[in-house]
Amino acid sequence: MNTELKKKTRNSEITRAHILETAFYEIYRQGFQGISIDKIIKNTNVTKGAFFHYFRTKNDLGYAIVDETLREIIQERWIRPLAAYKNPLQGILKRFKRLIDEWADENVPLGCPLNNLTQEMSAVDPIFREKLQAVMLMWIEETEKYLKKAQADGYLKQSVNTRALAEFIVTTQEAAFAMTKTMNDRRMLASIYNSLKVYLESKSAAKS
Amino acid sequence: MNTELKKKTRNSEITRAHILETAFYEIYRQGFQGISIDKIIKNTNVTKGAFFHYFRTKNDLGYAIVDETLREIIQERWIRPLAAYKNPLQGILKRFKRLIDEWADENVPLGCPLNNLTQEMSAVDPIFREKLQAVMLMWIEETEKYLKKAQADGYLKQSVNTRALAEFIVTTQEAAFAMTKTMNDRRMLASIYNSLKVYLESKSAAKS
DNA sequence: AACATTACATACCAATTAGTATGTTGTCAA
DNA sequence: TTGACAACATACTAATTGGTATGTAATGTT
Repeated sequence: MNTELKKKTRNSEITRAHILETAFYEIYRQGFQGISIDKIIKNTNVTKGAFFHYFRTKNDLGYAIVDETLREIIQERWIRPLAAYKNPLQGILKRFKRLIDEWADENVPLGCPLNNLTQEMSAVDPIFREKLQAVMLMWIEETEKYLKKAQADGYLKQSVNTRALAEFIVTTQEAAFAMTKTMNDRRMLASIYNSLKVYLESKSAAKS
Repeated sequence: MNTELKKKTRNSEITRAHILETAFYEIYRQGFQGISIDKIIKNTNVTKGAFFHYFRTKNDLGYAIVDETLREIIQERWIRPLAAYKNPLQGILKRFKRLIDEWADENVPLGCPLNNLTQEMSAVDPIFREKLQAVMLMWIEETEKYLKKAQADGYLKQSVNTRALAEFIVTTQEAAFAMTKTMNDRRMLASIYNSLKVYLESKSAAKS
């Protein structure tokens, strides 16, 4: 009892989450192959013994970040907010726009963490590939669900292949951040957003 | 004289080019931070002394690959072929299609070398950033030149912002290979190509 | 209160890393 | 032909790497 208030000097959940969070930011900035366990434990104020108590290898840490951190980020940023919109097409565009507006200047040269890790690691390690692919697949499939809903509710032309459109939308969103990172210029975000908007409007049904 | 036929045991141009080529493929497969100089010289059959005779540091090797290898690849694959087409919009689509058709299966999980290196290194090292950005800028600007030509010749609607369209085209092309790599499925290429085709056709002027 | 177990801590290690120091040997111009 | 320099070759090094061996102390359970 009293699991919430008692101040423990040890708490496995918190320690593990703390390592994951720190490692996530390090990897986001330097890449997975660019960071070392020594750096992570230094920034976490956790000893090597503790680190290897939670993660058997450096790769295992990476896998956990994909399965937990990255998956959650995609869900939170791109999927769950769509539920609030009556017109999913509008929802997709509005959410994209908001993410752009709220994208911190310091993140402009850093890009999308999922894309970064994917481009770096999926060709290097098959387990990374599989896990990163699974996250991306989820993103596409969840997007398609909303496109189908849009079609059912008369917001999207019946002729549209929802899978292909979902792939194109997710690709464009990912690409927007990638190109913004490359050019180090946040105007790329607005430019690509507008192009996607025009494209989606050409696919939307007359209703509203 | 007789600089072509004499078989020299030493040839600085060839040796340097050989190192660059080998390193390019290693980096394409493992990433820049994932390779070591020892690996490169092993696969090149060049000694460490020779390597450091040509490149002062590992980073300098990377810079040379961006400035020379990657720049040339973009020129050869995406820019120069466009000169052969009367209608640049058609040229862009046809070239894209051909690259897709000829994209080797083994390259599907590897993606675009420019994008790989950019996503990995531009946040890590400012000189990488600057050089990679310059290559991408060239790609966009050269593409825009052809869009302007298309506009002048009546193939592209006058209302179109050529810079924004060039950015969108290059972004989509890069993104197509990135997503194909992520999903490890070459059908992504065709899917995204078709979306781009539809989009470009909506921007093309009536003339043919 | 005793105990087993989990959650850490410390010290170490072999391998790999980028880079250097110090050579030797082709090549070419004078 | 010789000398100067470029084009390599070999052996080394200090730092860093991921990971282990072996501890100790906090915690929940009986």
